[in-house]
Amino acid sequence: MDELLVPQANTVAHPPGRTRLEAMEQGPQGHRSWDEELRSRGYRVTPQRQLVLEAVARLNHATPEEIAACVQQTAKGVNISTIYRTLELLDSLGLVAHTHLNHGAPTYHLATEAAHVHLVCQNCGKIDEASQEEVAPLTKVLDDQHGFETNVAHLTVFGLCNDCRSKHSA
Amino acid sequence: MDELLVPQANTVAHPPGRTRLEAMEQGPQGHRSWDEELRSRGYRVTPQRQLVLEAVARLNHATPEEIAACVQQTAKGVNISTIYRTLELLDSLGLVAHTHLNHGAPTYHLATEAAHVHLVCQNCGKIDEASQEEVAPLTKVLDDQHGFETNVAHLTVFGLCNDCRSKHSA
DNA sequence: TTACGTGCAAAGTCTTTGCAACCAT
DNA sequence: ATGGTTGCAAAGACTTTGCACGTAA
Repeated sequence: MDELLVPQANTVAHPPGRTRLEAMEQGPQGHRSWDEELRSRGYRVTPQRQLVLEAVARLNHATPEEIAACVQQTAKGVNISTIYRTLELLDSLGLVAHTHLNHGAPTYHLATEAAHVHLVCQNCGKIDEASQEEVAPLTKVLDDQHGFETNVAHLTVFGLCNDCRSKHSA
Repeated sequence: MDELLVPQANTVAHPPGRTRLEAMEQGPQGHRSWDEELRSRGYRVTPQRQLVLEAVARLNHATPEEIAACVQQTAKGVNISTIYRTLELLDSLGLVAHTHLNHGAPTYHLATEAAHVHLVCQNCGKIDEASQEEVAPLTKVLDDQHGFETNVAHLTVFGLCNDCRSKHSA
């Protein structure tokens, strides 16, 4: 892995300040840190995987390409196919989650974040979030009327954000 | 258009029985039929466009490829790029609408259908629908709390359908 | 040491575009 | 007739895969 321009230790040095990733050290799946989660399932902990996880944590709602760009700022040799493979792995492990927004490119975010709903503005593309509680009335209706169990984490609502709404009426 | 195996008249003959498309004859945009809608905006009425519209009406929630397969059963010479171009046109005219379901492939349906929400089962892929009224509580909350104007027609909810839910607990 | 993970390049899938021929009006 | 439409083929965007080398454990 000659191309990696980061320290060759088990874990890459963190930038100063507390990152979202560090906040994960206590782990999402109960209380395992992300690297223990990998190792305990027989996967290896690599700088690439850490960098991808950090990028997901830092960018929030980023596409694979955006994540690649972010990772490559630190380690420019990381290949895009590694990004895809890593995202798939982290997703299957429940460390990250993804949703399909507008275009078709999925966006990834940390699974530790509270389940939330994405509000995508179809005019400016801005992404807002709503809490799980706010959509409780919806999930209840769907349960009662259709016996449907909503996956809140995957819920995306399209429409017009506050700003674009005002401009529109103007 | 040698490849078209359908009558070369302005409109392709309808199969016996009342189709969803025929029900559109009175038109969605007030009271124009779909072909008047096209002509009045300077677009031409072609057999391809009719076939695509019929396929969308018949399949409901079909991907471009599925629509192409359906169209090609009748007229095997219709090219996939024509399908894409036609869907884009019909979409921009408000004759059809699309939503992004699971994978990323958009699915199309007639815009005449009452605005509805798609309930996608992440286990079996089944697509159910909920009415606009059922999601009113959600849109109200998003409006009140975020000033967000929900586009109900584009709303898709992922989760587990009634059947898969039962099987899961078993 | 062992076999998992990565970089690289090539192939795949889905969609778009340029262009000449064609046809709806 | 005449300009919007289509089929075809090639190009694009995004993602996946095969393989040999490198590396975490």
